[in-house]
Amino acid sequence: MRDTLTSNLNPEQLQAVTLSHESALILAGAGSGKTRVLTSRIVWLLQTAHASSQEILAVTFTNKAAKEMLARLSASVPLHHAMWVGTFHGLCNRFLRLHHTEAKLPANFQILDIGDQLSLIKRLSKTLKINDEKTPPRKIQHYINSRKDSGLRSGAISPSTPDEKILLDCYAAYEIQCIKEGIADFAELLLRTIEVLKSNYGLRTHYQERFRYILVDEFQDTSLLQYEWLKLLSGKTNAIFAVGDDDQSIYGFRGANADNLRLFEKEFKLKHIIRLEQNYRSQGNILDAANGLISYNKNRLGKNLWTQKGAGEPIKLHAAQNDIEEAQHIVNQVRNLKRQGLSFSEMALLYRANAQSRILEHTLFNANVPYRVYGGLRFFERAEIKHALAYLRLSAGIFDDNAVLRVINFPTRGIGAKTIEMLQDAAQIHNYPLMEAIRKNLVAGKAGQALNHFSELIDRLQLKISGLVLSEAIERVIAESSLYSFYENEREGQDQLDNLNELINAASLFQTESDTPTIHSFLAHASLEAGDYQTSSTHSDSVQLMTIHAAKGLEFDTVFVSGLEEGLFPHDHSLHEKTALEEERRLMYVAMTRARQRLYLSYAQNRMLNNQRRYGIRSRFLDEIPEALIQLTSVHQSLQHSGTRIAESAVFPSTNKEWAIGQNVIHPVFGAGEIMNVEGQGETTRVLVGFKNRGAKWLAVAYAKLTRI
DNA sequence: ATTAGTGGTGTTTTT
DNA sequence: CACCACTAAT
Repeated sequence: MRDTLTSNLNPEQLQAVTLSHESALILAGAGSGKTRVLTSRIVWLLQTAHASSQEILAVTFTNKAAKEMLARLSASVPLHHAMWVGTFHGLCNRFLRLHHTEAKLPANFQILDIGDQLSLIKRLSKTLKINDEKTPPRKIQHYINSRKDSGLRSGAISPSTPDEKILLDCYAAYEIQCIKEGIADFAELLLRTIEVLKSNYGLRTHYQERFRYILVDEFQDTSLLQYEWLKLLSGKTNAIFAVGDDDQSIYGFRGANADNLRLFEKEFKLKHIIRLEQNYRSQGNILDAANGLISYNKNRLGKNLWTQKGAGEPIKLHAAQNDIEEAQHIVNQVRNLKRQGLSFSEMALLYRANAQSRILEHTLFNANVPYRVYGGLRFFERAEIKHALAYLRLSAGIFDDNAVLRVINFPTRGIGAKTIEMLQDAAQIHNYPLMEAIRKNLVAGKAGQALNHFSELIDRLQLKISGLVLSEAIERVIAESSLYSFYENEREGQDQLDNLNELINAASLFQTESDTPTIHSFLAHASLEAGDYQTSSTHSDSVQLMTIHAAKGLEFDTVFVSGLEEGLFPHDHSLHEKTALEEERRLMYVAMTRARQRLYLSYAQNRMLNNQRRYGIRSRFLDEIPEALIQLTSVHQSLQHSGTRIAESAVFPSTNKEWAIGQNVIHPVFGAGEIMNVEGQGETTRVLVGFKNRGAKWLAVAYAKLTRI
């Protein structure tokens, strides 16, 4: 049994997996089998009886990683609920639900997501009469979150400027409101857990005695607070097995601190730092390119990946004239590869910012290529979903102000801004939650009647769903609240209807998978895993589109990275600070190391951004990749498969109406070629065509009989 | 008092 | 281009 577990590990991996009860740092490069080591370690601990399920705590950074770990574990060992596996936030949530009394939280406290948080802050800002020109709610939100992420309550801060005084006052009011409504934001989950552990000796000792083996994935992405949480749980004697890669630290903007790696080494007096440097993922060229790039970073622990694989294909670089051509070129390549027998799902289109997905989507759509976009608008953050969940909360007897305000006049029922304002004033005087103010008839006259209708609706809903299981309850709520019919009558409401149906699906899935399929835990689940459900464009084989941040931890045969321009990647906001620039470079490193076989890079000389055309120069990162590894996309390359290309052009009709760079053409005399440059307009358009066998020629489109293929 | 329509404004990355 | 705040129409 032990043999099958450890036989496929290389010496370093084996050493890491079979460490005795001690803290250790595993510096695991991209593609070095990090997840495998982590899961093998857990399996090894269990199978060799070093640890029982309940003594293990494994924490990951994303839900995706947690799920993957659980999936891999369940293949080798029976999964036990006593084993704590999840994200920092997820595990803190679990802790706080178990110990809500000690944490001074209501048993069913709500989790506030970014949107809810912002609207709460907006409301507070209004009542505090804060000038939102000078102090925009977003700024307040950022202030609050960054303080909380560093463990600071409002009471612990003394403002250094009058401006900060305003922010701080708002923070204090925000804290009071959260307590009053029994809600917790993301940072609160962590902060509150730490405070409870610190102040409650009994609980602290209990968990310290329990979790003898603590395993941490993506350690470089932990914040100071998360590190403190780990230290609290580990006590003096427990072993922390931390896996990380300083070169892949890309969440600095959110408080992640790769210095935790060094801190951990020092504070835990580590005997073992194990480097996993053999890469099992990428071809040599890709790896060399990534190594070359990352070597420009000064602040590194040092590590050099190597592979036994061959060099593979060179890295392809395409210089497009503009964003449209760039997208067109990428899609052309995608179709090319598909014709060579590769599946769409093994191709990923990565970009720096979500806004870049639009043009790629557009081009893919026109070319009939199935695709799937990850991230962007998260499923549970869509308005219609939030409406439905707000109704669900109210129907379940959770009357937080956010939920009330979200649906009190949606669909419209004659409750306008004025009525709401009166209601809020009345509620404030008596220090009531909004729903209670409605129930107590604090608003007189016509407005009060409208409010009564609303509260009757909620009563009705509450009655209708009692005794129903989760998914039925949601279905009922969506129907009875007339959300469904509202979107049915909307001209453009089909997407919203699909999403609502998807929500019902998500609920029934949750019902079968969770061991507490209650409304309350579903709501918590929805806040914590906002990104995991996507509206299913359930084409099984589709091109994957996502930001580089979202791609971390994933791998694909073919990776396209577009928008490699100064100002976009590296992004404007990070050009001035050296640490920020290094983080951008690590981001590029992450992007490149996602690729197994083929890596395509591209940039555009100009692109539409912020509704204006921006002229960028190629990213410095391109110059940091060893030149010999890069191949400018040449005619020869893109025409390798021109034979099949013509045959299939009927299946994939070209939608390119213009003569664009990257367009493949056929000339009756010169044969097949690719357009490399375009000049002039209309009748006078001239194109530079690179022919497969005849070199490049300028041709006037009015005379040359070019056929687009 | 509500709503629909208009014009101005601003966008990195996310548990 | 999408979201917000403000304004004019109902």
